[in-house]
Amino acid sequence: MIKAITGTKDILPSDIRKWYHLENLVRKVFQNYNYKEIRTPVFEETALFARGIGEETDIVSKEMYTFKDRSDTSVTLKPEMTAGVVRAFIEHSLGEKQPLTKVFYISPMFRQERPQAGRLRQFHQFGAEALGSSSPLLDAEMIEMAYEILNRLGLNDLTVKINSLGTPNSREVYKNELRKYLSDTKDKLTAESQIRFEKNILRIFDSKAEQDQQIMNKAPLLIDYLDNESKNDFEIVKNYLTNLNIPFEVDPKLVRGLDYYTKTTFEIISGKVGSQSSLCGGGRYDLLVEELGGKPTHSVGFAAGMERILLACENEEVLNVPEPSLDVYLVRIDNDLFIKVSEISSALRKNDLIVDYDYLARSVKAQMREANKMNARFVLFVGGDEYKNGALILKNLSTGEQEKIKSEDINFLINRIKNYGS
RNA sequence: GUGAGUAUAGCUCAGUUGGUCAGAGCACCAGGUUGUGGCCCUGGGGGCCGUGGGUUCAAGUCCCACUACUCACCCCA
Repeated sequence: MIKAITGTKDILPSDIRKWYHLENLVRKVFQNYNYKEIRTPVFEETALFARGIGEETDIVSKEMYTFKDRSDTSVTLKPEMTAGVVRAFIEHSLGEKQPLTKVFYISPMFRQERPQAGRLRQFHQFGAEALGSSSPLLDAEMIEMAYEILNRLGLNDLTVKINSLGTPNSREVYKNELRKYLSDTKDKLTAESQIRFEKNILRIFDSKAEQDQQIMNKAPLLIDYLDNESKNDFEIVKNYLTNLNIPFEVDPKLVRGLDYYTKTTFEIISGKVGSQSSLCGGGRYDLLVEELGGKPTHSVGFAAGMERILLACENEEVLNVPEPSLDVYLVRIDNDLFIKVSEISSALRKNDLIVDYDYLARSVKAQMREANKMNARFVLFVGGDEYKNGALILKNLSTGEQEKIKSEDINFLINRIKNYGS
């Protein structure tokens, strides 16, 4: 038997309502903030991600689905959305058409990691990007939108963590301080952290290893080395959040794993999804557009993991999306009336009713069971003596009441079904 | 890439120290008088017990390998 690729999941009809619910909410909230949807290809030239995300990052160095296409071009399934959005932004000169570009997306992403709870190889993210402004109001707006969506889903066990990585200049100053601090104790770090010491020293803060944490607990913090501009912006973000009653924690050790972040970074954690607890993350990336060949463009954005969010909803038992019920189930009493049944169904369906019937020539009893199982509001009997006398029987399944309706009077039938109880 | 756990019907699981062990519940299908559901009753279909080796007179039941899944590390959404 051929099975789905490791780390991929089928979203079955029984689960699809949850996805609709989440996607609809996402579109609605983003539209409230006047973000327009953007859709970029699922694959791009490999170089885009290598340059955009950073060669040394784990994503680029060991997690991408990269392959040569038939014309020998190296392409990669997108592991995140920002690089693609920035590419499209530059390619279509969106920045020339208006000073600020606000876009959102909902899309599958691909990373070849070992699957576990809340982590898949094909997974889905929604997110937003605002390109063209350094205003910290937009940083805060990102957090607000993410929080709003999670909140409207009914999630409670949430923690918003924010930090500032400062401008590149202030970060360099700080990195030197950190190197000084670690110069003596470096040997006591785990092997992995010693590699990070060379490649991306800030990431040592991410380590969960006891020995690393002990050392890093006393390390100087980036937040104490911020330049005035970063410090001011960070204050504005905090004030904005406080003013809107969005609870947050400043986490000076919050370091994002993608190279392009500057200044504000944030993450929203759920306490209900196991070890992959980060539902969404993002931050400012003021240098990325220029890095990818565009004009210098201050930008900020975030991405959220949809599987993780749905997992959190399940574990908090907050997402109850009812299956839509059938308006009418047609029960065929005489088996030679298939054509008639399909004709009536067609007329009802054209009038925006949800209609189904039995295709398997089953007994009336079986058809009734089916109607009941599908939670149909009405059953319409087609056949028998009544039909010979020009009538159909409409039965209300919750009350059991039945009434005769003239076969010709389809409009009356439609009105009865649509207006019942109103 | 590393570690641990699991692998029996569509689903959730029982299967005792290896010897009627191929089962239950749910789901599915059909009946319960000739044209009407939800409850109930009766019956039925469906599994080479993840795959491949091995030990044994005998293996879902023990051993090994492989594969898949799950969780964790790692990483991140």
